[in-house]
Amino acid sequence: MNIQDTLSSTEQKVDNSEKIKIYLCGVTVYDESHIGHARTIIVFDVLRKYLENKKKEVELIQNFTDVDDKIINRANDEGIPAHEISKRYIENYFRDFDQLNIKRATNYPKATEHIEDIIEFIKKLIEKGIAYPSENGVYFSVSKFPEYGKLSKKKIDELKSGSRIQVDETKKDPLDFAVWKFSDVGPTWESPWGKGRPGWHIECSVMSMKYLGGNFDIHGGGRDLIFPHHENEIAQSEAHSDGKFAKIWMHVGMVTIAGEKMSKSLGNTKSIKYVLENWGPNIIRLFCLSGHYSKVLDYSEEMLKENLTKWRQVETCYFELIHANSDQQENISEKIRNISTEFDKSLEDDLNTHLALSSFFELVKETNRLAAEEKLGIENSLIIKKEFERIAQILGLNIPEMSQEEKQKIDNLILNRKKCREQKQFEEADRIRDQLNEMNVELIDHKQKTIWMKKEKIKSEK
RNA sequence: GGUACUCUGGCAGAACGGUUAUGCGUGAGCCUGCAAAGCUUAUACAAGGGGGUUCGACUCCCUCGGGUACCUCCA
Repeated sequence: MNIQDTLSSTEQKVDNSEKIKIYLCGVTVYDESHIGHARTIIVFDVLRKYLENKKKEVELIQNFTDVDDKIINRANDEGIPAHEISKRYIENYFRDFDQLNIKRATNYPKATEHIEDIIEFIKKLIEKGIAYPSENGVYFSVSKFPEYGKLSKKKIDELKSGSRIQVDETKKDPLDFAVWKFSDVGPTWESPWGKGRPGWHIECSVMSMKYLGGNFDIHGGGRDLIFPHHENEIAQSEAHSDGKFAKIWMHVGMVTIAGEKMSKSLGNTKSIKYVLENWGPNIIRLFCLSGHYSKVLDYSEEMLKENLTKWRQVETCYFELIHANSDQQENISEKIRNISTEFDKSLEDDLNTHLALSSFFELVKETNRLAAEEKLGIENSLIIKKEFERIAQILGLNIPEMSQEEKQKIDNLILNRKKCREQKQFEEADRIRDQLNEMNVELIDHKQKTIWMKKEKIKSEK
């Protein structure tokens, strides 16, 4: 499998070893997660599930930044301790992402639980003369790391001249960034240099190396993290270990809304909670996977609606498969094998989910065609269903299970309706159909039989 | 200003040096008691502008222009 690497600007082969180690920069837990966060995490979820489908063991580490000025500000606004803010939003995070059918990461380390490791890490940087304590904190000396700027393709000189940040006189160089900030208020920890809290970037260097070691396979996150976050991580980590930090840097494009980046500061976010309520997890996933992960994705209700149409086709396909009982068989196995190969090929090539989805819809269409022509036999349906389930699993699409009682009830109602129709009691037949519709059950009348599908309830429909 | 990404039909969106996917939408038809869903089929002057390389470019190069992101809050 190849992934575009931001650092080398080339496609790189994902290591073929048995175990793939991935570090994904998670969220700062100070507010509700939005669709932008969802996209990044869905992309990595698909990457992971694909690799696992290929029998790779994946170790996925995703951090929570749980100490940060934003968290502290919010805590001050609400008059409660900072850890209560982070606790609340970590809970909300799992509420949202479990619903989005994201497989839980191997571990979700938190900055506040790794203060000792962070201090040790900083100690070594100071010993090596790469970091230095100053009046307001401990700083990383950018000039000591000649390769600084290699990820974001920035020249140190240009950064200096273009620098619009306030110059902190206590720093040796305006580009130097804090690895430890002195503070007396908010959550603080003792350190050899003074009371305070870690800088933002240091936690990812420390935790990724702690859990994955040096030179792990993929380090990822949103595009907006390239600079300064990932640039600084590389500097700290490689200065610390003298070895290569991550093999591949994978960055997911921004979600925009009306052409503008979705972000808290612009106040144009759509929270996952809100979108889930209105569209449900499957449509969100289809939407987030509808373009290449590296490109910008523009959020709009129209696009979600388009994906609703697609999702209904997927549901139809699934229910046709489980109700298949025709005698006629068309030889389908080669076609399905080709679809399967194409699907994998698309993902192998820099996780091209859009092309992969095209293959999936080919399978859906083929199934629905056979069903429409009353040619979907049990044997074929089993072949197709196996592939359908494999693909759905990788993409994280999920058709909710139903209870036996509910199925029984539906079957009985359909039987009654059939009798009514045979006796041309259409009013009664339509009443039963309406009753089923209220249960989100839609009937599909074929020539020989009627099948049903249980549709996911989508609030925004109609 | 610097850097990166980007500009494909009404919309979304891929691949590819020669045939320009796919989906949505739209039209027609099939099926139906009527619907719905589905299927079949049709539909599109498609490549920001201008140069160049080439027998041939949407695909490579140059140039001009538009958009977005980042340039110490950010997924």
